[in-house]
Amino acid sequence: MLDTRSTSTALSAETKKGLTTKSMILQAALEIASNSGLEGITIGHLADSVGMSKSGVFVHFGSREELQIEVIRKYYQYFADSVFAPALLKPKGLPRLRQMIDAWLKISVGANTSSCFFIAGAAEFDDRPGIVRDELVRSVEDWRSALLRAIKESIAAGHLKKTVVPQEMLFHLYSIVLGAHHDSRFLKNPKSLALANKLIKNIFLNHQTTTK
Amino acid sequence: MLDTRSTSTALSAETKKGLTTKSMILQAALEIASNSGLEGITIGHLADSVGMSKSGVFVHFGSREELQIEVIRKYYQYFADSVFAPALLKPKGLPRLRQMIDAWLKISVGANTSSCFFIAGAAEFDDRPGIVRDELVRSVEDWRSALLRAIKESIAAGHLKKTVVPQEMLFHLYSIVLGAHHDSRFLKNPKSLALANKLIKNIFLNHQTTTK
DNA sequence: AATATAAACGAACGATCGTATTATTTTTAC
DNA sequence: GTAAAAATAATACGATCGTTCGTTTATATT
Repeated sequence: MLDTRSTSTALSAETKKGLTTKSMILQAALEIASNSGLEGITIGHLADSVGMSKSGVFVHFGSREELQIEVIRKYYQYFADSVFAPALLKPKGLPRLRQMIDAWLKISVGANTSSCFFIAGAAEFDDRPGIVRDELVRSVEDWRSALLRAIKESIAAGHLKKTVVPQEMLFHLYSIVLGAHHDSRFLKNPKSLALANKLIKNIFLNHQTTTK
Repeated sequence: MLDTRSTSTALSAETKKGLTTKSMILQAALEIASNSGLEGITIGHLADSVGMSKSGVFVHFGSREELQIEVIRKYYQYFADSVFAPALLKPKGLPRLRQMIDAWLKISVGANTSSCFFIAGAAEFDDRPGIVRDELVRSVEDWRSALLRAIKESIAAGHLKKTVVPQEMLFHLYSIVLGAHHDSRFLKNPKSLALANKLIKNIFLNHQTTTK
C-alpha cells in the first residue's frame, strides 16, 4: 500500500540481513499504523504479520515507543519522497505550492488509500505527552514550515497579493485538507476530494495578483 | 469541566438511587473521554474515579461498547444544550448560523477546555466499524444537517447570496473548525481561535448580499 | 419482622499487552 | 571446519483489559 522501498537504501556499515529484517518490520508496522493508527501497532500483531516471534521483533527497537518513533520517521521519508520531492521540480511560487497541496490531498483522501500520519497522528496524540508525540509534532511542524515557505515564495514571486498573511493562508489551506480527510475517512463522502479542490482553487484565485 | 446536570432530570419511574448512580458514572466517563478519547474509557479506571468496583460499574451498561454509546448520547445532549439551544434564540438566518459556529468553536478550542467529541471521535473511529462508530456518525450527521439547514435558511432569508452552494459552505466552515481544533489541541497554538474567527468572518463577508 | 428485589462488591477468568531473560539457531570469520 | 558473534526464538513475568459469577448489602413491601 505505502511503497517506501526507496528509503531502504542500505547503510552498508550495518550487517545486511539485520537491516533488511528491521526495514521489513518497519514496513509492516507502517502499514498497520496506516490502518489502525500508531497506537494500533501491537508487537504481537506485528510479529504475526511478519512471521516472527514477539521477542525477535522487539529486540530491534528496544521499546514500543522507539518503534513508533521509527515508524514516524519512515513515514516522514515516504512523505518527503511522494509529496515534497515532486514539488521541488515545479517552479518556485504558486505552481510549487499548488503541487504540494495537490500531492498531499491525493495521499490523504480516498476510500482505499491509507490515512495521512500527520493528520491521524495529530488526533491520536492530542493530549498524550511523550517522545512519540514530540516526534510527531516535529514532523508536522516541518511540513507546515515547508508550506509556509512556499506561501511566502508565492508572494515574493508576485503570484499572490502582498496583502496575504502567510500564517492565515497556511491555516486556511491546512484546514481544507483536514476537512477533506475528515469527510473522506469518517463520513465516507466520495465527493470530499472534489470539494476540497474547488475550495483550494478559490482560495488561490481570491488571493492571486493576476485576475486574468 | 463539562456541566451536564441539566440532562439528568429524573425519570421518576426508575428508582432514584439507581438512576443517579448511573448518571454519575456517565458523567465521570464523559470527563475521562473528554481527555483521553472514547477508547480511553477503561472500566477499571472509571470504577476508581467514581469509587466503585469494576463489576458495580459494569452492570449498569452490560458492555463497554454500550457504555461508550451512552457517553456519546450524553455528550450529544450536552452539545444540544450548549451549542444548539442558544442558537435557536437568535433570529433565523445568518445570526443563527454565526451563533452556532461561535458556540461550537468556543467549546472545541482552548487550552484548558476539553475536546469536542464530534471531532476527536471522528478521528478515533475513522476505520473502526461497529455500533460505537455508527452512533458517532449519527451524531455528527445530525449536527451537520443542522448546520446545513442554517446555511439554507441564511440564503432563503436573503442574508447569503443565492449563488452559495450550501454543501460547499458547510464543508468550508466545518474545515475551519477542524483546523482550529487541530492547531489548538495538537500544536498548542494559542492564536488558533482568533485565526479561525477571522477566516469565518471573511467567508461570511464574501458570500453576504449586503456589502454595506 | 419476614421476605422479595435490586445494587454493588470481590474475586477470578482468559486474553493480550509490553518487556526481560535465557536458549537456540543462523550467519560470519578465520 | 570450527569458534565467535549476531539474529531470532522460547518462555515467562507482571499488569491490565473486558467480562462473568456468586455473594453480600441495602432498600422496599407486606
